[in-house]
Amino acid sequence: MAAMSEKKFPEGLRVLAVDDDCVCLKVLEAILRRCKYNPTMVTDAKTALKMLRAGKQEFDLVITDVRMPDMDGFKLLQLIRLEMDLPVIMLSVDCDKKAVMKGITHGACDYLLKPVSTNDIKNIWQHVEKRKNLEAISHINNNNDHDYDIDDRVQPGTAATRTDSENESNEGDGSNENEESTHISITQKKTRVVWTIELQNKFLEAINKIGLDKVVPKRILELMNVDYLTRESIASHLQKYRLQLKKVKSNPSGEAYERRKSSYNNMNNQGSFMHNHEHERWHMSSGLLSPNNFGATGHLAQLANTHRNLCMGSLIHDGGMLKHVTPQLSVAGRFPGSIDPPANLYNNIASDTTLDEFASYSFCDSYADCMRGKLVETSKGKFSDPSYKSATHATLPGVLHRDEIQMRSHVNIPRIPRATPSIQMPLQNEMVPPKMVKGASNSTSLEGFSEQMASFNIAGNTRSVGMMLNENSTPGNGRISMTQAHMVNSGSTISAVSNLHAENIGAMTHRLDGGDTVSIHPVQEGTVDQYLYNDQVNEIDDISLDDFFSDPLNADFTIADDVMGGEE
DNA sequence: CATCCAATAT
DNA sequence: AATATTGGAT
Repeated sequence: MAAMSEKKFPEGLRVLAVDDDCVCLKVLEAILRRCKYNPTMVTDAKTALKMLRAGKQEFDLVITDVRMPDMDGFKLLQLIRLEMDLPVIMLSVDCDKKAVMKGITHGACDYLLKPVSTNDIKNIWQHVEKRKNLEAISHINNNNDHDYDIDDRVQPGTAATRTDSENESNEGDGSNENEESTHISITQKKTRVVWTIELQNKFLEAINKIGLDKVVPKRILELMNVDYLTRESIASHLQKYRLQLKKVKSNPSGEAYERRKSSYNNMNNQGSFMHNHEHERWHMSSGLLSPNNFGATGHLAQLANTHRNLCMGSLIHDGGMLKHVTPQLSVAGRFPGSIDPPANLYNNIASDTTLDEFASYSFCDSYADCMRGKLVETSKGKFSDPSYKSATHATLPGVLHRDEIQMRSHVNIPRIPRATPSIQMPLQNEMVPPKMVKGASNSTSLEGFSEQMASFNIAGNTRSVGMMLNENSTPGNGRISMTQAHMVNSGSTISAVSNLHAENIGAMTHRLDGGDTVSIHPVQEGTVDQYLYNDQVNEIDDISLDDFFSDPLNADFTIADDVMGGEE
């Protein structure tokens, strides 16, 4: 054991020690030096803070006494946590539970009791290492690049493990009976496995190879060959996967909102382009074309065997178009993957991609989505007002109100070309979602969107093809903003269904991550159940994007006669 | 508060 | 290994 630590011991770690008691400080310094650290001693917190802020000397670790005049250890800890990323160890004679708890809650990585022993100090380097490793882990979870020294990774719990037998600090201290150790370690939480796109793909691949009937966690683990995964985490994931399968199978054509709600699709799932036991009927993820549908290249993933899964967003809202208001859509969608989709994916779509590679099962149930997409499509890079970029919040001082943003976006809002006069889609209230601003919060908020639509006649003769495109993504916590997931309505509106009877149908609003808030809004008269007509809608066949982009209006959609009623 | 989801318990 | 429950999180 000693040999092990010897080998790994990082000599000369720069330690800043703070204590108003000079004697204690001297002792501490001696111990630190003996343990081959590189200590700097300071007698008050303010000076310490100054030094840290000045940044002339860099430190790896801070040890601070708790009780100090002027500024105490907790305050110092708080400020350090706030301003810099340094492990802080608290030092105190106070073994009171409250005090220790305070240390913990304030984010100390260790709480040592005075008098400190060599043994306590000997091991404090672990906190520096631990931090490094945590960074590495999160990096791994968020990165495609696996070139790390993963062997070095601290397994949960190990870092803080310490046996009582090696605790020398109790020597000659009989009064210490209530403490097993003067060393109270604050263990790091176990890092959760993030099922990234890559992981999920590997997972599905493994299932494919083994076969759904024979698959067991252990085998998956072997096949996946990802060192930091455990059999347990795979088992857990498999459990979820199976549950999901069950759901889908029991209700293969089930209410779309039910399916939409299902999180498995919504997960990092690349279901859309892997095999998919779950899509016996649908052939591809019935889930969102969430930004999750990026392949490893960051492009839209290639869908395997997907036919007829194009969904016409615009179909959903027949006459009596809802005035669709989605206030405070604060969480737009998840992008749990590690990959940053290309900033401008729109330009990266291979021209030979066929349209139905864009699953557009959801998102398009709001006509506004289509419109927004259209806007984005046409307005890319055309915002000339710089203030626009930083404006996300109406209430931020000095920032434009969102209405102003709308006014100032120098975009000509395109009209949807229409074939029949019965269709009217004014876009008065449509707006391009404000760009998100990097903030303290890790979720992107998108302030009150208001969408106002006009009605249009579903039995009309226009066409619409929607697809989802992505602009960019938010690395980090895995949420994306509305800005990034747009329904792009590239032209016209197809009314594949004629003579629909509008009946007690609701329209849906939902969080883009398919989260918890799917709801059915009662709508005035005259809406159509999209899902009733899914199959018909889905009869639309492949459309080459070449055609589409070159001449969206006249792109040729092949639609089964029975659907179109012979009328194309 | 409901729901999700990986971890953990059974 | 399969399934149920928990606990942290949104």
